[in-house]
Amino acid sequence: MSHTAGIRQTQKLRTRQALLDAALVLLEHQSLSSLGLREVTRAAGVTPTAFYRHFEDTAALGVALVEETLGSLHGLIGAVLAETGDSEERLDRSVEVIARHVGAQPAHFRFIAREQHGGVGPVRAAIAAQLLRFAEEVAWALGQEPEAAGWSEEDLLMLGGLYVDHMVITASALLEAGPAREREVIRVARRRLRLVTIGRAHWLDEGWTNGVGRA
Amino acid sequence: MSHTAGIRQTQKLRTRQALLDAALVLLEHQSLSSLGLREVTRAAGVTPTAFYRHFEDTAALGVALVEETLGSLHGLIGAVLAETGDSEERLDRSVEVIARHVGAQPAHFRFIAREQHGGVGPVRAAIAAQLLRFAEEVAWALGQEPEAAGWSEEDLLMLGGLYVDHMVITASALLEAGPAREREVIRVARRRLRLVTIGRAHWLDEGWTNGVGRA
DNA sequence: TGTACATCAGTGAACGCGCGTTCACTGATGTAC
DNA sequence: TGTACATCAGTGAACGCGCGTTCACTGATGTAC
Repeated sequence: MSHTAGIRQTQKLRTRQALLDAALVLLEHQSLSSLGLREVTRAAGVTPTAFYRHFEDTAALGVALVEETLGSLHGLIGAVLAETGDSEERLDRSVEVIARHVGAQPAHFRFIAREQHGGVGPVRAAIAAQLLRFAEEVAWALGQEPEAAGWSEEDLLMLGGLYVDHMVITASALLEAGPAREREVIRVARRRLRLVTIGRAHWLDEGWTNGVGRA
Repeated sequence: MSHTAGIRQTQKLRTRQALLDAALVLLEHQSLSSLGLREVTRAAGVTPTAFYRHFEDTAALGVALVEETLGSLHGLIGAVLAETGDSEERLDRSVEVIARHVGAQPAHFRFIAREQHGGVGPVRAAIAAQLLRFAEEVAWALGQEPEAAGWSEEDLLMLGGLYVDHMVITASALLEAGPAREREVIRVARRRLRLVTIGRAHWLDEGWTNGVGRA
């Protein structure tokens, strides 16, 4: 009658999480399309057949991992960009937020970077959908700023996408570099963001928005 | 005595190329780490054991594919950027050059996009090395332009890397979009490049190059 | 509260299959004289 | 040019192994009365 957990459901969720955690560890050194179902269950401490109680196949597990990694992040970058302070402060802070998240859950972000263009269609689609949502959220946050006056929806989304792609590249670069070269990577990432921000400040000066392709 | 081909060597190269071609086709729908040696030899029309006459394993074949895809492209983007014309013309042309190459050998570029962050270390390293060379070449080409006066080596390389990463993202987006949405992808790619170019034009106005981190 | 039955997460055995790698081989190509 | 031997790209059989998936099952949890 009550909808509290129930021992059975609690334990089922625990096993599901064990599968996700085990998979994530294994995926640090391989990609999803070569991840074996038996490999995952072995690492999670259950029999191979138990896997099917939770996921249809490893692709479905991958989609669940995408949700786990990116699902909780929505609004986060938007919130940073909506803070007070000048452009430079806000973008420095957004790079820090990325670096902190990547540092806190490196395996999750390695997975996203790896599978964004990986060999498993449904996972690629899930990542693309999440990143598009981020781009839209960033575009909306940017649209609230006074600097965005006169910007078209399309251009705000273009800019949002640019920031999101930059975030993913930065996350991937941080993971590839390791702790030793982290500062260097962050330094270059900040400069790239600054260049984009400067471009943004002078975008309307040039009249590009009324360029080729519009009647 | 003469170092002309020789029937044996010619045939060996032919088989090697058959293996590379077969692998590339198979890699359109999977990633390298799940590519089987037997799968490749079957598609190439040779026995599994013949594979070892050409590559130690599939990772080595992957490295050879990186070389085949990117090795011949050096100097190309640099040449486009070194052409006469204003900034807008040159960057429009560079986007066209990318789109043409991606359209001409889509499987090669899908492979690069997929394995750039993929699960096979040596292949990741080979791609990173090639892309760094491109970034350096672009940086050098940009450094030749009058607009580059006052730019540090470091900032030119940062900008070169930004252009190269953008190229890879654009190539990947073109492949994901398919012919139907190609024009749309190109349109957004051009706008992103314009934003970067505008940022570049005003970079020195802001004094970023003497910012935090330098004594 | 107690009992009798239903549910269902996880088990363990079994299957057929394709994998990567080894090995001794064949026969066309290359070379020395 | 002709012969005798060396090289080596590709063959084909064989191996042990781990894979994904099926199936009937067990026993703790949940539910109806």
